[in-house]
Amino acid sequence: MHWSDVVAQRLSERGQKHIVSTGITPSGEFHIGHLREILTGDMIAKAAKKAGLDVEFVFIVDSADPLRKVYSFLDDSYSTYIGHQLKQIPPPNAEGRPDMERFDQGISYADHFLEPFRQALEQIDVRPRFIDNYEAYADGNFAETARIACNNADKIREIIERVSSRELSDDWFPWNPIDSKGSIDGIRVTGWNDPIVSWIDAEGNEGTSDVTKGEGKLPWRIDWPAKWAWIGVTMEPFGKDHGAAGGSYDTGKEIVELFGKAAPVDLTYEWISLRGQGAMSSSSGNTIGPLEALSLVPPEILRYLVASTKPNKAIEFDTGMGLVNLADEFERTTARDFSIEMQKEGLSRRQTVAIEDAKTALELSLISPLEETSKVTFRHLAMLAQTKSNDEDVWNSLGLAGNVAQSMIDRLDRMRTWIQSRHFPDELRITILEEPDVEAVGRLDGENLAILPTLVEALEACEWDASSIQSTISNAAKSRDMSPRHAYRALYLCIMGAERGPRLPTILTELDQSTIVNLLRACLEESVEP
RNA sequence: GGGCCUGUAGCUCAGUCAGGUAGAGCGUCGGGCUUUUAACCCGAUGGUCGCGGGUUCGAACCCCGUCGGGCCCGCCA
Repeated sequence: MHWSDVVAQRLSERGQKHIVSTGITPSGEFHIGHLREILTGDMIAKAAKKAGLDVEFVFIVDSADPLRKVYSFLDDSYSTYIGHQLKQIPPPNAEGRPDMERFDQGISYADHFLEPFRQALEQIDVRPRFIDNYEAYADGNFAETARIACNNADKIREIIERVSSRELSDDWFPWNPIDSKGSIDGIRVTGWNDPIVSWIDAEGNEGTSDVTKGEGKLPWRIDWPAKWAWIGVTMEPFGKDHGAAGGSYDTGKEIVELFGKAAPVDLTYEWISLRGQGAMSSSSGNTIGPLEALSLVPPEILRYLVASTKPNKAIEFDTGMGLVNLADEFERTTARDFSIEMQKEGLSRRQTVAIEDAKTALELSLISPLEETSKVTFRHLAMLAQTKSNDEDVWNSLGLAGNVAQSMIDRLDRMRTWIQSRHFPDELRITILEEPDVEAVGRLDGENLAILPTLVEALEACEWDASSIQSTISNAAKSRDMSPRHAYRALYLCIMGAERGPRLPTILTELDQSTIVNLLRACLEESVEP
């Protein structure tokens, strides 16, 4: 059974109506690691729907969280905003400075980072109900839970200290009020008179905060279960940081009972890291953003990456050959006929499960109907995109002329972007030698050497277009009673230094005829001199 | 100190939750495709399942131990 179906089954054991929730703090650039959180939730919601459950998928934007520190991409002037809620501070401009102009237009720091992520979500066909946490506080959605928390401060303190074996300071209180300057840092609660918290801030100013009106926020370990309670969350996937023993899920599932609710079904997922570069980190700039990833690969591939990997498995995102292999695996999967595979006799349980999982992973990945996708592999398209500068030539080669689906046009655009990017693997890059590669020439065998002089002469004389070059090569081989592949091997070794390569004639037409002939001549000379 | 994940073919991994003759893709090698030669088709190659014990008729799988890799436990989501 696919992992999403396993979760759906757990949900159906609990009841008919469900809310699957995900959430992210917009404190900086979103990256593909965040995509795992929301795709995991999306896929569980889809599986629950398939199982006949009444399910809603929500995405909470934690815009009530404070700015923790001046991140590396921010200007030092942001230090005045530390402790201020992300919805209440200006977005950074290109230099990382506060952009007051946009802030005046109503765009906050949180909005600034959320917007590109929203666009990416649309592209990958994830359409949750968005909940802005800051607004939820302002609208009074946390009123009840906040009052319960404050009235049960001792119980909550006991839970957190026991479960997380952490000691809370004497003046700890389950509410972070906002001080006279808009910060929730360095402020101390001095009294509680339901529903009013009194406080004194770092500069000695005193004031009060109404917990039912969002004049502050609940600390994270209470904020989370409070969200479960007011939204009615019954399932939530979360990163392994929350899942550790004594972590916020462990304390949350006890705290939520004070609110009269049960903890949601949990699922801990592993991180996505970048191959060879370790964990993704916004501060070090070591990230791939969702939009950047989507500029390289179709959304289906990103969905497939998450769908085909069990959540507890760490993913190493590889923008080079790994991406090619992933994409080609996806293409092969789309071509499979699962119903025929399942009818095969003598399947072990293991094989049956593998087929079912592949089928489900594919279903969860597809955005448009299968008919619209093409069978062309990434490798093949990479070759075509490099050898044909004109899109029409690519469609002709694929036999799609005059009837090109939008998804194919997108794929070619992405491929061209990828080829020009730093991510494109050398292994797929087509290189033409400028002078003979001595080592490669040394690998020419007797038949290669025999055909080479004939080839050089024929190519020098032939018309320089794809079909002429092709027949010239074939005829040269036939004239000496040998298979064309000997001729091709000779050419690949001389022109590219490899025994095989992409289809030659089309590449040669993009190159200068005399340059190629001269290169071949030079190889010929190299080969006769021992 | 507490906890989680992980170790299976050259590479990426599935298989571990319900023990039953070790799997897939890629790679490599060979053949075919006698003009789509990084495509496609066929075949082959390839693993003491990290290590040591235990349970069992039978263990990659369950139990104990051990070694290696990654990670989480600061009001930080």
